[in-house]
Amino acid sequence: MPAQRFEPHYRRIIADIRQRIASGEWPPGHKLPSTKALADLYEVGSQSTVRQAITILIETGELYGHQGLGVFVTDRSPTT
Amino acid sequence: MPAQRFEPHYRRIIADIRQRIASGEWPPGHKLPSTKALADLYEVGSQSTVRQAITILIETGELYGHQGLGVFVTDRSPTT
DNA sequence: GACAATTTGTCCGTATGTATT
DNA sequence: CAATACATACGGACAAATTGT
Repeated sequence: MPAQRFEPHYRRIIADIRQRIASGEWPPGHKLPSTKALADLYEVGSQSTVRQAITILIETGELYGHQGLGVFVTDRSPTT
Repeated sequence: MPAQRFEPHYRRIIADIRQRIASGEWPPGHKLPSTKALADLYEVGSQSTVRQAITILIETGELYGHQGLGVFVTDRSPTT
């Protein structure tokens, strides 16, 4: 039996962002902190790690990004 | 009118893998070529780029990876 | 228009760890 | 132990888009 794997940083960032969205702290349309600020917030040494989390959340449609502007929470109806 | 954006490499890799799965070329359970071989196949200079595509496809559940073994096409449950 | 600052977007290279054979 | 291959993290280099001066 393998021991419980630790969540990698990027997955924990994904989970945290999802929770902030779900809790309403970051409502639809909210602009997330900059990649640099998020790297600081999550205490990861590189923006690349944050980027990976954001790229996945953009891919799944939960966030969307605009170059030069920021990354935002997708505006979607809470149909679920 | 902005010109048509070029797809970044990782998105084209995602699209290609999805198409191979959809076409049946890579059926459920099929083992994908190694990351290194895929980097060669798609002519990207680094395995990191391939990895990003694969990570996203794993995150979306279309692929799954086993360390030391390979990356495989997800076996869809025929529940629907 | 030009320029700089900020921020997102992509790609590359490397290092290290983990799992299988 | 060694070879192979996946998994994660980091850091740097540019490009592209926006905003402000």
